[in-house]
Amino acid sequence: MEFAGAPVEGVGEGGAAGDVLDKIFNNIMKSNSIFTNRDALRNDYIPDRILFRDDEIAQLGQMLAPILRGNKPSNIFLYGKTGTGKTVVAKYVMRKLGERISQLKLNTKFIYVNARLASTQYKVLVELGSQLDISIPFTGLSLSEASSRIFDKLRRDGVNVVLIFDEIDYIVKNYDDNVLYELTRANNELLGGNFVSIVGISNDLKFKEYLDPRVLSSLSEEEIVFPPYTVDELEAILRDRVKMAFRPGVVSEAALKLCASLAAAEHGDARRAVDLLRVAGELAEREGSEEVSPDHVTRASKSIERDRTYEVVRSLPLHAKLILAAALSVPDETNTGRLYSNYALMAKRLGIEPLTQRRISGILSELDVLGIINAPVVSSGRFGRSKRIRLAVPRDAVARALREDELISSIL
DNA sequence: ATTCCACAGGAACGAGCGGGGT
DNA sequence: ACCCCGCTCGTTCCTGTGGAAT
Repeated sequence: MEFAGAPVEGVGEGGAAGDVLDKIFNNIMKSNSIFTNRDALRNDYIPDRILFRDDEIAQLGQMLAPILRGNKPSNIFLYGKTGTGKTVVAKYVMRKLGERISQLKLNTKFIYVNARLASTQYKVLVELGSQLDISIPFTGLSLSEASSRIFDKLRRDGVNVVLIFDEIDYIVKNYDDNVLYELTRANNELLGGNFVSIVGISNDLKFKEYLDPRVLSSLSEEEIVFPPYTVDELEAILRDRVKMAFRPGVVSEAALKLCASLAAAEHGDARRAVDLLRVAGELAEREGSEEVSPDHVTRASKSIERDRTYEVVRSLPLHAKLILAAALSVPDETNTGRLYSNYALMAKRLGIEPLTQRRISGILSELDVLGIINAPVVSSGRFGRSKRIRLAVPRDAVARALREDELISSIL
């Protein structure tokens, strides 16, 4: 995993395998590793000091402060594109507030749930339950049974809850807002004097449209919008992290600037900037280089994309892979109809019954969301409307992942 | 101004899985 | 033992539609 796709210097130059290993191990063991604290670059790292988000932190703190007096705070919504600091700010405030709460011995709990990981209504309840020490089997119960177990326990113990609901748009888009409705309703009907407050976090502003108006009005009593970081801000953030993570002087100014500008091009995504820095650092270290150069950053950028593509494609279900195999066999772009007949042919050649075109159309939309293909709907007037389909990632990375599948590799 | 292609994408439904509570 | 549950992945049937051609 660590070494996926990264050729090790010196392999295949006639040296014994032992030499290669020695070199790798020596690089790792060298006391003067270029890193001093690699964890500061992990994407779940929460620094003690968060730059350029003072206002947001203050606002959120203000909104949640009533907790300290045992009052119910408003439900809050945090909006902003990926990598604009929503999650860090929420977790940071949660940590600080948590310290006060335990000092004051209040019976209030913070719960953090990520809807991308708990991606169904039921899984959300299971996750909620597990953080509250309520056992809910991972399948079998009805939704109402599961939620009443939770609310019963909360009422019995007199616990207040602040639920931080990250990437909340995931459940709402795929299901409906039942769970949210239940949770917002909880205060009025299900809990005596206790409260459940929700801090919802979403990358997608349009997601409001999916919400039932009743849920929307009670869920979004307060809002904080997170603007994207500018290049200058990204640079400052990176400089801060570099100080924590690397030995002084290891990361060149040019490399840092390149990380910032690459991430700024992606709507000011700080997480991407930090990822880039980390992978570039690992690349440099693996090569025994004393410096992280712009070249390392460029290569890191490519390797991140390739690795991601490879992982995503590899874990796709069979028919999605077949579609990609069909897509690989055309040089540039196709549309749904042509790709479908191509796919159906390949499937039959493998002795697999092809799925319907309706289903394939759906899978194409899913692949579009995953970023593996680009599939906008275009109209060719008299010649109908269809998706214009082209690969959005390097062909060789797709091909490499597909060849891993025994069935599919037999037809290239 | 109409027509009409080649689909898009919603809705309803069902099989199959991995499990409940009583 | 019984009938229950949520969820995924698929089908069938369906109505809707941008814009070149007429």
